Amino acid sequence: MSKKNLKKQQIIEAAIEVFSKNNFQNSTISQIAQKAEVAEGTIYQYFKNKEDLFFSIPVEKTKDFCRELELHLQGITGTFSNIRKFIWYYLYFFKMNPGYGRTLMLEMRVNKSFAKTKAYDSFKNLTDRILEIIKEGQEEGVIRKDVNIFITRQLILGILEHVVTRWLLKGETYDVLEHYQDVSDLVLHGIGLSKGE
Amino acid sequence: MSKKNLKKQQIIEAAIEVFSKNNFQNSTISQIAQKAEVAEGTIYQYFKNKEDLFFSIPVEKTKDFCRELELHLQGITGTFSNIRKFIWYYLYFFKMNPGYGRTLMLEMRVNKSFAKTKAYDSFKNLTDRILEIIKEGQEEGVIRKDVNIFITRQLILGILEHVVTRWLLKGETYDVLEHYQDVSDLVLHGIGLSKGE
DNA sequence: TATTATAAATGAACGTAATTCAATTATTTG
DNA sequence: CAAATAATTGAATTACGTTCATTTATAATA
Repeated sequence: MSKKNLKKQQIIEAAIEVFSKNNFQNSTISQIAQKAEVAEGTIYQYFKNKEDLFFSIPVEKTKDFCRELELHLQGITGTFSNIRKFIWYYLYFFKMNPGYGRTLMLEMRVNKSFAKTKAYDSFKNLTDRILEIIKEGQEEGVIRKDVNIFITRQLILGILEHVVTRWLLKGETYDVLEHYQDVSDLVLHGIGLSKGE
Repeated sequence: MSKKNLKKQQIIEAAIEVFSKNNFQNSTISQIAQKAEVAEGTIYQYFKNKEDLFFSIPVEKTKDFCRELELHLQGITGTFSNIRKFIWYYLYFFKMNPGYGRTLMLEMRVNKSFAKTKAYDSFKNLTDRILEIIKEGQEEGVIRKDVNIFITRQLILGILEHVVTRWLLKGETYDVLEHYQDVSDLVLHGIGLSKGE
């Protein structure tokens, strides 16, 4: 890594620490500068402003998220198994990275600027991937032809976001993976009486 | 209304206008004071701080939300019809109150302090109501006995929050009620092949 | 290596906005 | 009507993001 990028990385490391302890509002540039052992002005050489620095944080982590998901999906056949694995992995990743979760779920995801960030581009891979799985399922005939695949994706992402957000707001006091089976079952079969998988 | 509460109401009215035009961060006390025609210091007589004022805003609106939902559910029999109506009404309310939506969905719902507010207490009525509907459905036998009713609630609230949040982030450029049928169908039947309702 | 040119880093200074508080004005009470 | 109490005010304080003139480090050149 070049010398310039090294210092940039130094600042990001410090920002991660500060931003995931407090939130955006309560984190200060001077705290970050101190932790990174640079002057406050230096930060503005590398980032347009506080928000720009904030949005630079989850880029790498989100790439990891997608890369490792791909690995976990390898060798799994069958649409339902893939969806189950997707749900499991999604919850697992946040369980292992609660700081990332707090920043992404409680602050970035609800910010209008987020859609324009690099982290969002990475995150889009994730949502594209689940759409692909749904599409394949429909072609294979295990998913009804008359369901809207985009709404299906929203169902899956919706419950996952809700479950993770709730867990974070409750201070991560229980295991977010606890109900992964129930979540999968509901998504796959709905709440009505079913003839089984 | 007492004279004291009148002035408090005056401040809240002004705050609603200012906070739903800009967001929390970009709204200033001085803007609100000007609109309410009081001095900045007066605001601190009625509210602990900016956040406290912010959280006082959605209390009344949320009460309306619950009250009107109850009205819409009147005279509907059958669990599935009730769930459909709940979903329709939820989307409808945000369609009619986008300013409230932006404040509640994008700012309050992801704030740890929200759970301690009066608005949250009102909102809880809403989530209690859907749980009740689900419970009744299970007792009547139209909902599978083996589904977790709490996770079922999370499924419904999850997709609704996701749909509304997406719509708000996209600048309310389409009709959020557009896919209400698809959403209901998916929640009720899941994505797997089904023998029909 | 010495000199110059360019880039990076600094932190004091500035502007903005939340919050406080001593002084002022309005209202109630005896 | 005077004294006591409560409400209102806005200037002062404080805190923080951002800028910029100056200094320090690095690279280029001869």
